[in-house]
Amino acid sequence: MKPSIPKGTRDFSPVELHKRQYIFGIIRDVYERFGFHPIETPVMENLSTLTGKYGEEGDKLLFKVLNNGDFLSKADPEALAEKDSQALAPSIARRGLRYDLTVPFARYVVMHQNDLTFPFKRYQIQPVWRADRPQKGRYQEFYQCDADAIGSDSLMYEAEYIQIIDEVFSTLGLKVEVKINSRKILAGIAEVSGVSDRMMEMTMAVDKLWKIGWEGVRRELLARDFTTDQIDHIQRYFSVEDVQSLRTIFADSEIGTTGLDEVDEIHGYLEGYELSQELVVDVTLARGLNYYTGCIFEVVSKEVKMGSILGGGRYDDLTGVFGMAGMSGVGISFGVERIFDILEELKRFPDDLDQTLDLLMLALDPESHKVAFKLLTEFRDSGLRTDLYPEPAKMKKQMKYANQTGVSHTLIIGSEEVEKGIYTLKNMKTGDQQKLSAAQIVETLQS
RNA sequence: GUGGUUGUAGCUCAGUUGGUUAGAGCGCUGGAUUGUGGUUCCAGAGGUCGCGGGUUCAAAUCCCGUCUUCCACCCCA
Repeated sequence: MKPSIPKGTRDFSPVELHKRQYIFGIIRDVYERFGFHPIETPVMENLSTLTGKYGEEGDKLLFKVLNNGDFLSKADPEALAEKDSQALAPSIARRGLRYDLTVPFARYVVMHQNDLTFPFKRYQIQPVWRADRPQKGRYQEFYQCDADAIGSDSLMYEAEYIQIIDEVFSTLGLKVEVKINSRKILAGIAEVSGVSDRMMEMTMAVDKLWKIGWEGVRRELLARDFTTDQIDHIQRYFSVEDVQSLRTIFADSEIGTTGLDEVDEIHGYLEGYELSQELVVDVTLARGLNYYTGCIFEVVSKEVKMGSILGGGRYDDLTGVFGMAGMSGVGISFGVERIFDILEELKRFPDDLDQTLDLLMLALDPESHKVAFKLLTEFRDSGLRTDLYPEPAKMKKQMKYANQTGVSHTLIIGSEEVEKGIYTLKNMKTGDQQKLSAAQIVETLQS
């Protein structure tokens, strides 16, 4: 049979994985420096944990895991007879693959509430699965790098996330725009436009503004039966030059005013802190996930045209559905797959990422190979990343291997070298060679 | 989920109105060079033309189905 992998999934070669780990490493380091602790959760969750958390669209994109054993005999007979797949699913699949890391985290917090000390800051870097139709930069299996802080409603955390975002992208050498907004400001606009009860629909339409313009947004709102009067209000309020001019508009909107106050407070925390990236308040930023209730974040590249490369926000009651009320949390998630593509396109990966070996030893005859194998241990023990070609092959072949695996130095060991205990160290970049003892080699390569 | 697009050697791609033994470049293996890689020259290996079916004397080429790729929606990272 011909080997293949499921659509929307990928193999990662050493070259790709070194690059991915470079990104993960930077994010992990920053998370840990900001006091986040790692956790992992299972690939599978109970389907009941996942369904209903991502909206109707999200439910369709959940991967379901077929029950084991004689699952058909326990299937819902009515749904089976009607061939109603949607209705049949719960009775034949009680588990599903996680769709994101936030909902499993909420489940984790509720399950382990007695062992946790709040506020609890955790980070989690694991793959998630979505039965989406794949495209470039869009897969059925992809990684998320989440950090969430739960159990405090302090806006200090929001400010902290902005610092985290700033540090990660600056370390990666990328220019980005950090957009923030508040669901409360959106609620305020909905209120003063007389569409309080339809805020979700309004924000979903406005979220597309950058793509389809006001003409498109108006068309979409009209299609959703908003009145032209309401639409005029919405357009006017979302078009304000400065967020602060919403203050007067929000005179009678408590929630809108709160939103503005919160954004001000976040800026207050950041006063005197030098950000390397651009931070803007964008009132048209909405974000799809409907569990967000407060501040929301999004990051886009200023150099490459692509969708958002980070998302996040505050949710007041994520754990409520699992029976634990009053837990406010705030979190972000880096879109590593897209960040990878951007770094690749801009050629911003450091060029020594695949140099994971300091020294490759080349032996020229069986006797030298034995000596080399002993030396190998010595070099490894002294902390050098060292390897030995597994057989005393032709030097040309071994050199070629060294060249292709991207090792920085080779060590030539033949009868001459063994006799004197002085080996030939070759710098593969410059081609320079020098004769050194084992101790000198360690010293040279460690500097 | 809707509409479209793609698939030929390890990789990037040619392949005429359907016509004999399916090609190139790069890469790979070996040699020129028995202790020196990234340059050059020579030789060689490598293909069920995504998969299944159909039309035809004849299919990489036309038709249908299916899988996959990418694109626009939907939604999203």
